[in-house]
Amino acid sequence: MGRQLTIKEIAARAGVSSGTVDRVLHNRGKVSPDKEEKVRAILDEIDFKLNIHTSVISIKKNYELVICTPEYSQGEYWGAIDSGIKSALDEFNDLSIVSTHITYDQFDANSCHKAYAQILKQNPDAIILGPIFEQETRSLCQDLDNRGIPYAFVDSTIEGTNPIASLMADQPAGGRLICRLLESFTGTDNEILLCRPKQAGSEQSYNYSKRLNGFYDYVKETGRTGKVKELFFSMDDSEASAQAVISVLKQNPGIKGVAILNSRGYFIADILAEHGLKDIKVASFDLSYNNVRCLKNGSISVLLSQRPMTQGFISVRAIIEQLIYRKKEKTFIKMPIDILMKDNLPFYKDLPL
Amino acid sequence: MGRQLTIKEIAARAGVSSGTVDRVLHNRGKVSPDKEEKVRAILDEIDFKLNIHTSVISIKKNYELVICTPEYSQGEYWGAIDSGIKSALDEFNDLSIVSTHITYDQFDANSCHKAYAQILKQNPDAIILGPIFEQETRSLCQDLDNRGIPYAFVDSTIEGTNPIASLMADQPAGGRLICRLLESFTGTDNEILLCRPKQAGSEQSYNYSKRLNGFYDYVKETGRTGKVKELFFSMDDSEASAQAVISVLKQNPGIKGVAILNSRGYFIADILAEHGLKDIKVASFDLSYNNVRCLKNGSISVLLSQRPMTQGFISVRAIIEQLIYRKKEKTFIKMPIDILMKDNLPFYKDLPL
DNA sequence: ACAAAGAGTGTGTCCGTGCACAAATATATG
DNA sequence: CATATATTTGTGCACGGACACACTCTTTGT
Repeated sequence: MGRQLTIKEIAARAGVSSGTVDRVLHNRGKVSPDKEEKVRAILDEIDFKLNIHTSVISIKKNYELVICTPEYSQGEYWGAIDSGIKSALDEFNDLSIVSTHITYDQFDANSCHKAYAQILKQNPDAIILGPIFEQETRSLCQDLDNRGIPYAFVDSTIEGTNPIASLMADQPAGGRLICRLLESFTGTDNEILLCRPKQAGSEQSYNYSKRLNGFYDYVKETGRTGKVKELFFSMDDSEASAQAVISVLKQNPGIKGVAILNSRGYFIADILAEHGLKDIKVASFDLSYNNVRCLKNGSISVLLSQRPMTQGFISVRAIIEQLIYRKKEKTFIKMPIDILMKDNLPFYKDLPL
Repeated sequence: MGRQLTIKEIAARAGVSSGTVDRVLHNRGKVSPDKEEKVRAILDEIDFKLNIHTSVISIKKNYELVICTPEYSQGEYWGAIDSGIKSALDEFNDLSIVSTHITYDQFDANSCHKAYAQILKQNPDAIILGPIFEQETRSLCQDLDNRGIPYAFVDSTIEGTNPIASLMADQPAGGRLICRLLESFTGTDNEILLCRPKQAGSEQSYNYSKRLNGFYDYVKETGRTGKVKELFFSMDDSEASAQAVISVLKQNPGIKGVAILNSRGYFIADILAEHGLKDIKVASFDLSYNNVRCLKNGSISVLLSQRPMTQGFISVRAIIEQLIYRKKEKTFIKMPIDILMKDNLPFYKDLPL
């Protein structure tokens, strides 16, 4: 290993003062080309890294961080992301980062538009985005790029943008996996029912459609003999949905498994439980409060989770590394997709670390 | 939030000097009872935490850390734990911690004894233990307790010791889970074959026996109709083992699933693959190189993993928190048991964070 | 009674970086 | 050429905690 050179030592080697090295390091300008080159040469040669700890204690600036995600209730997906963010901010609390949380309605593009306008007005030092609307987000990112404000994505990423970090699960893989699981549970010959939510936003969501692709890719590739039947349901009218589900199942006794490719599995599971259909396996996404309840009582067999808390945590860390430690590498991580069943559920606190 | 108070501010409030606060914080003694109480009162009131960064800068001591685990080859369980440890040490490299790795033969109590003697001789500041032998470890821990040297367990914990941290998976839950998975895959009526290794150490290992308990607990509780058949195999004689496995399966065509409760699933999976028994589901533990190969080629259906890398990482962090930041809380974490299938495998880098 | 030892307390320096400000040098202007 | 104005460069203090050391006040031993 060997100790790192300090800024002063580098300054000595380059025949300049520590202030000049500092200016080069932080691109503050006001350095003559020849001296800058000398310093850069040494920096490259020794692969200099700032001492994180000393940097932190001497930084005077207050950083403003804006987090912008869809609205959420307690115990839901976005809430978990948020608590990961909070926990990271807590860990880095010596840094005097002020964070603001702006939320928007994930079913209303206009509310997203407003939220983004608010961000631009606030002009923060960095932003964590949970994006739903492609157009709006792309446009926002354009502005941010122009202003040189770094931003990170959680949950999903919008193409044609330049985030400094992106934390998301591979959604097609999730779709494939849920199909593989249900098939494993029910046998390759039996039918699977795919319950698709009618609600406006969910179906158009980028994540949902990717999962759907993955699901059907798996079906195609494996050439499974059992068919996949689709049923659209609306959460607004539980009565009608319940009737629809039950009638499909009665008419198709070959259906042994049900997939719900978003976090609404509990809605279907409750219907099945109410009608005593215990042998039908239900698989869905996310450890929301209701889904967990159903997994515990057995009405859901398996849940897939994409480590929302870890996503939040890492996004903050990436921002800080970029902002404070001037790290250049970007953080693009495909989160693991965790498979949750009754027995391993209790241990998934989704540790931020 | 609001900023943390500094030591000097606390000193001012308590009407003492910063030195006195420092002595209280680090239990260095030489503080009169009345002043100590005053300081402690304030500390409790404001939930004081040391500023990590400043601490790191000003600490002069060199810490010696010993890691003691069973020997391992590349790409195996203990290797993953070790790389988690390395990655944590890397992250805290400003702390000048010198680490030594001592290994022992997990099938030879005497080699473990020697390793432990070596530890005591080296008299380090902290130890991370991957324990296999109960007696030896308990005795070591006794000595360490007497000397006041903190130690942390990874992989499993020995009863009757006082570690400052313990990172392990809930083994019974793992046993239950593997049984539930196989049952889900093969149906509750079909038989399951439990392949048990004959090798001396494995069977006695604490983890193994706990998994076995969990496995049979699940069988009992669910009252599954399909039987569980046991077969002992030896890795030393592949020919004989292969013959034994195949003959059992021929004689019991009702067997649709095979469980191996340690990391040797690939051994059985390879035998099945060689004999074209593709429809039998194999489930095992750990993301060792060979198991991953089998999961990819389909000869293993599912693997359970206990985040070895994370275990290693957190153990170091816990030690550092104890040693440097004088944190008092102990870190007892039951690691999540990850379920790995072909589709989610690629994303399990087992990020240390 | 006086020295020595010990307990309790405060002071000051160091760590490496950030940043404001002073100093030095270069360039422009009349 | 002198002076004003940029531009570049150097200097010094602050950040917050660790720890060595010095200082004061008691206690103990002779």
